Amino acid sequence: MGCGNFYYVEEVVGRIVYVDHDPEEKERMVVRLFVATEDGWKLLRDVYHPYLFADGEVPKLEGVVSVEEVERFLGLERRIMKLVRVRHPKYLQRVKEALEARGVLCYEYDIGPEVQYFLEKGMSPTGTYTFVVENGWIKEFKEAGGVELRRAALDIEVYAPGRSPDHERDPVIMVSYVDSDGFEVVLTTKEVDHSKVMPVESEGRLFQELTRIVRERDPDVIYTYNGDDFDLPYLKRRAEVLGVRLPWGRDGSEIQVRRTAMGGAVAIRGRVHVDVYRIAEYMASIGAIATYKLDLESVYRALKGGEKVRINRRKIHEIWDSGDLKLLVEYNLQDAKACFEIGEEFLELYTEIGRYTVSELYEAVRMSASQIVERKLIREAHRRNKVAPKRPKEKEVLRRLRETYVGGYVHEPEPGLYENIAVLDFRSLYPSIIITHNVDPELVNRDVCSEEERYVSPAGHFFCREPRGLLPSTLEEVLKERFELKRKLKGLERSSPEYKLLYARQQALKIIANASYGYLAFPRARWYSKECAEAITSWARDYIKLVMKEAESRGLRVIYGDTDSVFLRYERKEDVLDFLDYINEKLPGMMELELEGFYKRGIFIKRRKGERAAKKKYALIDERGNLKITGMEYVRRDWSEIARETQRRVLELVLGEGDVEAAVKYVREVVERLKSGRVDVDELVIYTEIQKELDEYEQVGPHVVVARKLQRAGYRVRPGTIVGYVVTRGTGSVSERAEPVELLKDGEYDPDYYIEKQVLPAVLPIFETLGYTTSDLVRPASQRSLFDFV
DNA sequence: TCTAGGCATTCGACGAGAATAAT
DNA sequence: ATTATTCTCGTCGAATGCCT
Repeated sequence: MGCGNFYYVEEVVGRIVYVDHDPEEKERMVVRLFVATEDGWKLLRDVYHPYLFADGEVPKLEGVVSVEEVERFLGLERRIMKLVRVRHPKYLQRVKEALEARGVLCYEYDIGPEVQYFLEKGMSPTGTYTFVVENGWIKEFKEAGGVELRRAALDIEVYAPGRSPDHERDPVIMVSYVDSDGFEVVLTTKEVDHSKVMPVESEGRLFQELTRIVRERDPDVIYTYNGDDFDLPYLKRRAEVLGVRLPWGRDGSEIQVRRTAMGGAVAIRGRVHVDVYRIAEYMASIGAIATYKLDLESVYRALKGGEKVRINRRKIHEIWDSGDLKLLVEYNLQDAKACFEIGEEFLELYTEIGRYTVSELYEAVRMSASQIVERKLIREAHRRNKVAPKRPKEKEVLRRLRETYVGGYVHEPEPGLYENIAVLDFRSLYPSIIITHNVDPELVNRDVCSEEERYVSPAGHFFCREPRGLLPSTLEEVLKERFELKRKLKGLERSSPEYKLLYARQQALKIIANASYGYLAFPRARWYSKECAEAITSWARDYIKLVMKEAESRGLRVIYGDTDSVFLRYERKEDVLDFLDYINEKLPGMMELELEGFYKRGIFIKRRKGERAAKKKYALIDERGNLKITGMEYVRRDWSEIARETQRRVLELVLGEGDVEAAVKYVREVVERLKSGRVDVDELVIYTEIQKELDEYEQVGPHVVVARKLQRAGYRVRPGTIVGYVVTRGTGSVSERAEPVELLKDGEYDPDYYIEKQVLPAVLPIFETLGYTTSDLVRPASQRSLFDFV
């Protein structure tokens, strides 16, 4: 160590955790990298000149440090542009405005100065590098590995009797903190006999102790569950009320409550705040977590299968006042641990998403699907000497919003029960079409080749075979890399670190590939093209119809199909496998049909109205007896548990045992149980999301009435809030009789509503599909019953 | 402000016509 | 007997949440 010297050069092996530019530096951009090291962390600095591209002459302007002539592609056009660099990011907007006022179009001024830094350095914002550092300034870097992040999770409890917590009056009574070194503590303002509890004499002390722990334990990553929207903003506001500070940042700064496009986000300088709820939300939306309830319990159960201590969140104040405090401590601690475990499940995935999309971990966990695709495309454009197109202006967004086009083809099934069903689907259908037909926003309908060298879509739009477009070439690399990774995974031990890394990597690539089609039709996209989206779906409809036609002509009856799948009735499995070989031989390029599975039996139910079968509603059972229910009430959260559970049981009996009698009997029992009033309200709650501001509703449905009641009672209801209600007895509309669970008095439900509008609508279409009529089921027991028919 | 379109379903809003009440 | 009000029924569209 050159401690005595003026200069000192060192090598730092560090994993990038947090990036910004020094807020103290007003006239130059000093990039700050907070990197985690083997035994702590370091702050590294680098001077950078952010840039924009100008398509024209550039006069002398304040803040500009250099103007360089460069060759770039704008779409297909080769252009000589000016690469304009500025001293500090604050000049980017000013220079852009000054130039555009002179009629010079500018590009890439809004992709973020830190993103530009990483793009130009070829560095990943989530990567690990060996940095050669001179007095804290980065001189060189090269790829490295092996640095573990220190992770922690925390969860708070607030005393808020019968209302949403109000930071002016409701104190924080408990906080759990756990970390990757096995440290666990529960801070609370009451004495509790529990090994992990550290009692503190006041709420103010609790905040100070928590701050001390964060600073001493010094985690790189802090997981919370909904910390963006609740825990951390609440801690901050509450700390202000109490007059204490929360200097959790590694530069001594307070936690930062930021406004973003998607509501609030909370940053802690030098660390990564990972709001695990955001991850859960995203993973649920792409089907990677099988739950629609996004509370910590449900997500934990769906992911880990484990149960935790359960208490009613609304009753926390009661337990605090006069209940089992040990239970509350255990609950709070388990929440923090569950949050930690869920976060751990996805940390590597987001590190990889960050790598592919030039995003820090903090950003990566908060990015929408469109942002993920766009960042990936910006990166690939940069690699190909292409300039990213501008973002659309508001007026253009509105115009795009009005453009519509036709989507996937859905084959109407014949209602009924089927045996021996094979489900086949296209592997990554839309991405495959993009690659196979060179579908690209910059190429669509561009006359740069002879007519013979074009792919013409059924919708009429065409794409030249050459040159390869940005989107198709990017996606081709993405899919090829993914297949390669999946191949490597087969030879690895599932529990090995390498397996986990490669698995996360292929998952990240899958997410990027799957989001690419939707991005094209997203009105705010830089690479927007409704024509491309339309061409893709038109090809997709042709391909799936071709598969159906070919299957039929080879004696495999088509039962159903949706967008990229076909359901075939088969006699022998080999026939299906032979068909797969045959069709894949015919399919061009990357297109490939795969076997999803064989099913023993399946039911396609009638619609509530009319004789025809519903689309997107069916149930299958495989050879091992696993029931797969799709689109039916069972999978919908806006149906009560009693209706959903009854439907599941009926399907199980019908498909699994083939026992319709037992199913009818079961429904009768449920109806009787409802009539007797013995049903627990938990089974009756209907959950509905409030999707807009309460005063914006044209139609005031039950969930809106319930939301208003909650609001009057002191609960916070915003777009995104999920309200739960029970329909009670009485007169008037359903809305008038709907009571929020929070305000419900015991036993006051309307059995008739639950029988006629919940349980029976969920099961009658099943029986009707099997040939029974409604009256067979609902007529009184004294008359002839369903059994007489069987 | 959260990639796309396709689909089933429920419930409230609303209007027409019937039933009932008021004059 | 006429008119005003309430009730009933059917249609339509808003709203939600699913599927791929």
